[in-house]
Amino acid sequence: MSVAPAPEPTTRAARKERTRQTLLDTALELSGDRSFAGISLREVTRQAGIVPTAFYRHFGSMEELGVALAADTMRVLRGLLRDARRNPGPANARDSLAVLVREVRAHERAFRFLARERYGGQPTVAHAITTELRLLTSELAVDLARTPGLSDWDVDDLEMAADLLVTAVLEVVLELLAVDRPGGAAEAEVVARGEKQMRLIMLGMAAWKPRRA
Amino acid sequence: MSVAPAPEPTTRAARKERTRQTLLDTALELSGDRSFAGISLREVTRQAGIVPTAFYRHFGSMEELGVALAADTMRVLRGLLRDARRNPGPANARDSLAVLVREVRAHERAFRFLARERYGGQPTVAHAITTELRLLTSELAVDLARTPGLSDWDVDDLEMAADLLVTAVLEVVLELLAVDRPGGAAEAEVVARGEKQMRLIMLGMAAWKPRRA
DNA sequence: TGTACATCAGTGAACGCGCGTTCACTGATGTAC
DNA sequence: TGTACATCAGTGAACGCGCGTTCACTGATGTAC
Repeated sequence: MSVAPAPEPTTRAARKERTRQTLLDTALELSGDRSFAGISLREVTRQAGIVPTAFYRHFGSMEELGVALAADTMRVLRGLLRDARRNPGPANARDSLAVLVREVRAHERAFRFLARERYGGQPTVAHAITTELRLLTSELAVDLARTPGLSDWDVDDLEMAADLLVTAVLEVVLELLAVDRPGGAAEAEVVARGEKQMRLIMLGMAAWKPRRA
Repeated sequence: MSVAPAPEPTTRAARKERTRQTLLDTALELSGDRSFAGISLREVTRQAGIVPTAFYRHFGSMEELGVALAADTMRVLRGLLRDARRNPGPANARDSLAVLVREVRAHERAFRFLARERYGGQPTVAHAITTELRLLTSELAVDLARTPGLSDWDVDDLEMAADLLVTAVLEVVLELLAVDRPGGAAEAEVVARGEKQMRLIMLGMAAWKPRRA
């Protein structure tokens, strides 16, 4: 009974913002099966329920919408990382991967967009994503520096290890997106392999000699 | 004087094959700045110097050409791996990465195509690439099984380690492609980091306990 | 070797379609007095 | 509060363009005799 009916925004500005969000959501949804470059302006507006010409009230071009979408989805990713850092962190590979799977499933469209456009997208979009990922790696390196066993590592080695971890985790994410049936056997296999890879990297880090001989 | 002038093929079949190759080459070249989905049939034929309708003498659709291109570029990749396997193998991370850099530079367009279409491409193309990569990982796992220290690993663990190695190497390749000036400082940095990552993974493998406790 | 016919890679005109973008417009919302 | 005017998100017709695909064709190459 008390399921709130979509509250109709009252002011003109609020309605405009709602339409803008609808355009972004629609574009993200349509990116599910194709690359962003394969989506037409008319298609987005059709799906969003406005006339093609009204598009220009919100974005100057599809490319502009693409950049906005990259920024939006990266904000999601950064939010996840911030949460992971705030909480004590499971420290256990199995638990952190379980968290990862949940987050990937909750933001599947966003992750899919990032995977697609990271290499295949328009240069501006791809560049935005690459820059954000580099930042993410640096932040992980800072976290690693605080870890007890790694206090005497130099900065380059910390970056190197962080980069490898991010690469490996990203690969797991991409494989999760390729799994047909979430929660099925294929997913469990991907997670199990990812878990082992994390452990293998940790073992390597434990054996690493921080300073050259 | 003796620079061989392009030898005009004599038979009809040979000329047809040459045109087919021109279409593939042209499509690969045009994929340099855009995703494959962004290339039109008319554009390819225009650049290749034939009339649009003649395209259908060689491929049923652009998608069919895309799949053929994926197979072609993967053949290149498999060739590299086969060579690497035939030769004794440097066993040394630094030397194998030097080889990798040389090969990536020699087949830059092919690697770029694979990177773009692996996630961003038409499902058929992306699927072909994924399948080939999985095959490549399996072959590496077989090679690893023959390595002295790893003889008592079980199959799953070998696959897991091979997968991690392939992922890490692929990441280095992608970063090499993103480097603006080949041979410059940025490239050296990417290679140095990749080299360390290889060593880290090897250390992890050396410390790995093949059978559960 | 010469001739008559078959094959088929490439041609060129034509089509209908969805595209991005322009333009003048409408009518509800917002603002000034 | 009421009125007169300004703003502006969204409308709808129209445009020129490149697209994929069809079709009947041409003329060099290939083949059978």
